[in-house]
Amino acid sequence: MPELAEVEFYRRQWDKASGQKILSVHVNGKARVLRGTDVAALEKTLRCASMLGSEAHGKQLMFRFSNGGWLGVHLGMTGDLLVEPADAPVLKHDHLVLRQATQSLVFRDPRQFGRLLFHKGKEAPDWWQNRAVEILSPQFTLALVQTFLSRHARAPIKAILLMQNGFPGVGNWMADEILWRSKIHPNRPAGRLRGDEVKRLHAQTRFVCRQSMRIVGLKNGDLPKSWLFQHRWEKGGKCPVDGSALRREEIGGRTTCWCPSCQKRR
DNA sequence: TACAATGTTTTAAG
DNA sequence: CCTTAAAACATTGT
Repeated sequence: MPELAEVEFYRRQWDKASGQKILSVHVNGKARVLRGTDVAALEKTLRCASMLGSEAHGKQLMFRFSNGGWLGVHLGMTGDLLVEPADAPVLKHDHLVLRQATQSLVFRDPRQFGRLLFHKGKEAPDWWQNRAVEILSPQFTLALVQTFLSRHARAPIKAILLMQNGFPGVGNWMADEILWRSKIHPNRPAGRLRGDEVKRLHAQTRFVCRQSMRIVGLKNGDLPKSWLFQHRWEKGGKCPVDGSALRREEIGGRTTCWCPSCQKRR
């Protein structure tokens, strides 16, 4: 599920627990999502700690706890952060459950492409430093995008939009939405885009992020029918702009949807 | 059945 | 060392 806006929505779910104490921790240390993390330290530090707050950066989430606990969460393809009743049973794919007086915070991920990281200390851990420029920050400039595209000049633009160090938070559907709005064919080499096309790409990247954060990120609302998102998986889906039959093909390793008349191959 | 799924990470090749 | 492409990862649903 989770791209930029959904990640923010999930952050808010768990952030409801901000300021509340954790009474006990249930963690499945053998779960793949915990590979490479110090599960014992996680368990020991979070028990009886309070959540201080949280942040999202692209698809990365970070929850801060008293006692110097830093919990990193990546939702992968099927990850989910839920607030369940205090006595909710631990289900098959619940890899971490934080019990509180009135609720349980659950990290669930059937496919386990997600990941949990843990760090204890006063300073932010490596994985929460030196992060990419966020798309909605003022530093995400046209020049920054141009530089990034020229560094990956031969790869298809669709693949470039999926790179988290250039476009943090953008995933498969957002990349398609951005290209469709920019009227750029997903298979165009990034370095061959004209100046006006890069300009549109930059503007539409920000537009898609801003709007989806407003609509999906705040209350998990539905995007308008005028978005490609609402048609990309429909059988016989049509372009919301001109009614052309949408095309689907694997580009940059992911199924890609585009409008062949709005997004020309040149 | 076989394939595909809102994502990284690893491996290999150029 | 850098870029790019493909396979791998694990589970579920169509």
